Parts: sequence; C-alpha cells; structure tokens
Amino acid sequence: MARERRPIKRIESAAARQVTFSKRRRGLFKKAEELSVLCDADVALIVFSSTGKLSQFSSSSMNQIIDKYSTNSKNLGKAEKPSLDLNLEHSKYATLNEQLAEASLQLRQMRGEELEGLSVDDLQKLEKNLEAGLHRVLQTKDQQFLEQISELQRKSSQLAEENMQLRNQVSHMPPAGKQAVVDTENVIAEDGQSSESVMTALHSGSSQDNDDGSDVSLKLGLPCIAWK
Amino acid sequence: MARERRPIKRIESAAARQVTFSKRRRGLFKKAEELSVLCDADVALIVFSSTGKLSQFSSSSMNQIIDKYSTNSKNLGKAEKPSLDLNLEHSKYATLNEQLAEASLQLRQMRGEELEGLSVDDLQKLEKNLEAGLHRVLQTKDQQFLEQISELQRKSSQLAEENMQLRNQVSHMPPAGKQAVVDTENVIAEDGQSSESVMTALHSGSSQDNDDGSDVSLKLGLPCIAWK
DNA sequence: ATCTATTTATAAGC
DNA sequence: TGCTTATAAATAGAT
Repeated sequence: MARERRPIKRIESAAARQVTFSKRRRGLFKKAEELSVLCDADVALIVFSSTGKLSQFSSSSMNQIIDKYSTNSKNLGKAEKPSLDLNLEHSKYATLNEQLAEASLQLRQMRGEELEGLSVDDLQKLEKNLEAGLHRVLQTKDQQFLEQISELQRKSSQLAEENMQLRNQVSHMPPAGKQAVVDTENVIAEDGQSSESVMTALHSGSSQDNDDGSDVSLKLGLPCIAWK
Repeated sequence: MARERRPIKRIESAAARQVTFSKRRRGLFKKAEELSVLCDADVALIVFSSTGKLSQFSSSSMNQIIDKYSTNSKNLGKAEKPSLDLNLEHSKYATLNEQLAEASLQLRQMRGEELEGLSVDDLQKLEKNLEAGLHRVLQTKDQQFLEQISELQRKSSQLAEENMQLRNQVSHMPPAGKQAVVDTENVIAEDGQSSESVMTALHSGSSQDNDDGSDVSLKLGLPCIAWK
C-alpha cells in the first residue's frame, strides 16, 4: 500500500517487522473502532506482538464480548473462563431482561395492545411508525409480486414461442399417415392463442409444465386485490 | 476513503449501515490477517453486527488467544466463580439473548426493515399485524380526543351557566348605587344562552378561567385533521 | 455485486 | 517513534 507493494509474508528483519507492526496495528485499531461506531457493531480485538506484548480494543466490555462470543459460538462445555465476577453476570442478565421487556412492550404496542398509558403524542408517533412500516412492507410485497409476474410472463412468452413452432411443425406434417411415437402432449390447438393471452396460455400449459426445471413459486391463492 | 468522507458517527439508515458493515468488515478482517502474517502477531477479532450476527478471525485458536488474554490482562487470579451450574447460567443467558434477538428482529420488520428474506405469505401476515395495530392505535387516539372533547363540553356548559347567572345578576343591578356585600352566586339567569353555543361560550370565557381548578389538557396545537 | 472518484493507509527513507 | 511522500488499498456513493 505504498511505495511498493509488500508481499503478505512474514517480515524477516526484526526491525522492519517492528516498524510495520506499529504502523499497521494503529491502522487496524482505528478501523476496528470505526466499524463499531459507524455500524453499531460490537467489536473486540486482541493483538499479541511477536514479542508477546498485548494490545486490545473493544467497543464495549471485553469480558462481555468474549462471553457473548463463547455463548454464541456454542462451544459449550468450556471449563475455561470463570473470569467474570458474579456482579457482572447479574447486571448483564438484568440488562438483557430489561432490554427484552422493553422490546416486548414496543412490540405489543405496535400490535395495538397496552396503549392505555400513552399520550396523544405517543400515539401519533406510533401511528407514524406503523404507517411507515406498513408502507415498506407493501412496497416489498408489491416488488415480489412484480418479480413473480415478470417471471411468469417470461415463461409464457417462451411457451408461446414453443407453441408456435410446434404448430408450424404440425401444419407441415403429411396429412395422412399416423406415426406411432408422436408425443401428442406437445401438440397445440389449431386456432392458436393470441399473444395477449399469456396468462391463459400459462394456465392451460400448467399441467404439462415440464420445461426447463426452474421453479415459479407464485401461489394462486393470494388475494386478487393485491394485484390491482 | 471514497467519494466523500463519511463522518464517524452511527449510520442511521439501516440499509446503508448494513452495506457499510459488509464492506468494512471485510476490510478489517483482511487487515487483521495481514498484520498477523506480516508481523508474526497473534490476533483475535470478534465482531457482532448490530443484528447480533457473529463474525470472528483468529490467527491461531480463538480460545487459546482469549485464554492468553485473560491470563495476561488479569493476573488478579479469580478462582472464585464456583461454577454453580455454569451451563445452566449460560443456557438461561443464551435463551434470553435469543428472545431479545427475535424481538428485535420482529420490531425491525414491523418498521419495514430487513424484509429481504420474507416470503409473500410472511409479508402479508406482517401487513395484517400492522394494519390491526394501526387500527387499534387510531381507535385509542380517537377515544382520547373524544374524551377531551367531552370534558371541554362539560366545562363549557358549566361556564355558560355561570355566565348566564352573572349576566342576570348584572341586569338586575340598580343602575346607580353599588352594593358591597351581595351574594351574587345564586342569582338565576333571566335570559340564558342557547345550549348549542357552548364552544363560543368556552372561548369567550377562557380568559377568565379561574374556576374549580380541574385541569383540561387539550393541546390546541394538535392537527385539526384528526378532529374530522 | 460492480464500478470509480476520492480518501486513507502505509512502505521507504530520514 | 515521528514526519514526509509516492503509491497501493479501501471504500462511499452510484449503478
């Protein structure tokens, strides 16, 4: 990253290694902190230099993060670290409990429960939040519908084209002789379907939907109002 | 480091935060590994995203480094933790953590964030919940408005009545002489105000609102649309 | 995810 | 270590 690229290999010169260590360590810690602040992440960084010197950074309590890590990575059955004192344990537990209670209350209130204690102002904020959330949910749903529709239209076009080709093929067949091995499943109605009727084409074709194997997951039971 | 410097402050937009988190996390992990290789350092990096997801890097065994860290940072031997069911503690803790994570996710989703993984069915359930919640919130708000209106009307009537009595009293006063000790409170109105004009009565009377001391908390700044 | 304009990080040299 | 500078990387914002 500088005058010349340095290969990522162990630096043999102890002096150069030490210099690079200092510079890069500073950069690494800076980036660690920036990540924790910018993205509201919980970050713990422990570095032992080759001489054994310890440096550390943690966005919150190092012990707390390590504990969360141990729990989270479910390396259970570790007799390793009784390092946390009981008070810390308890306060963490209490904190979690509080957070959970708060989150639950918010959830219930968003569902319209336990609104008794709220002021008109609180209610209006809640209303705004709900409307915003509802709006985003509807947008996301619409987007999914549109994607499914596109996919269906693509498939329909493809089927229609196949149909056309098959029809063409049929009309060029010798009028008399019956051939034993003709796969009648793919023979198309003679009057043909217009290109506007893709949905109809799709439905009539759905019973023979053994095409390219990709899966269209439209669920036909969905409310029609949403399609308007 | 890019088109524009980004202030090192929490990124408010969840989407932008997620994008930046991904990019910077990758960079951070890369730098951590480079440091460990170039400088022969022992590095451990633990990152929990704001959504609680764990990422980790360690140049050797994570447990080994954590162990080394505990030893190194705390010579204060704490052999005290009598591991009273450490596993039980951990599982309770883990359960709480899971519940909190679940509740947080639900909250974020109700606010319209992190909808990416949801199916159309999920989205429709969410939509129903939001609509139901919104409906109840609106009902509650309306109810509070109605209560405030009733209270105001009650007060208005009362004021109107007092007003009537006072007016009556004035009209019965002898044009000239002033009487000092007459008890005017119980004099009856001769020509009262019609009962429809309570609001007018309220407004005209508000400047002399030194009545029984009960408090009407209507906030006049509230949006009028809500009153329709 | 991919593409750039910029900002940062940093390798060398002192 | 600290400073300077040329250059390699990282990355913010847009696509």
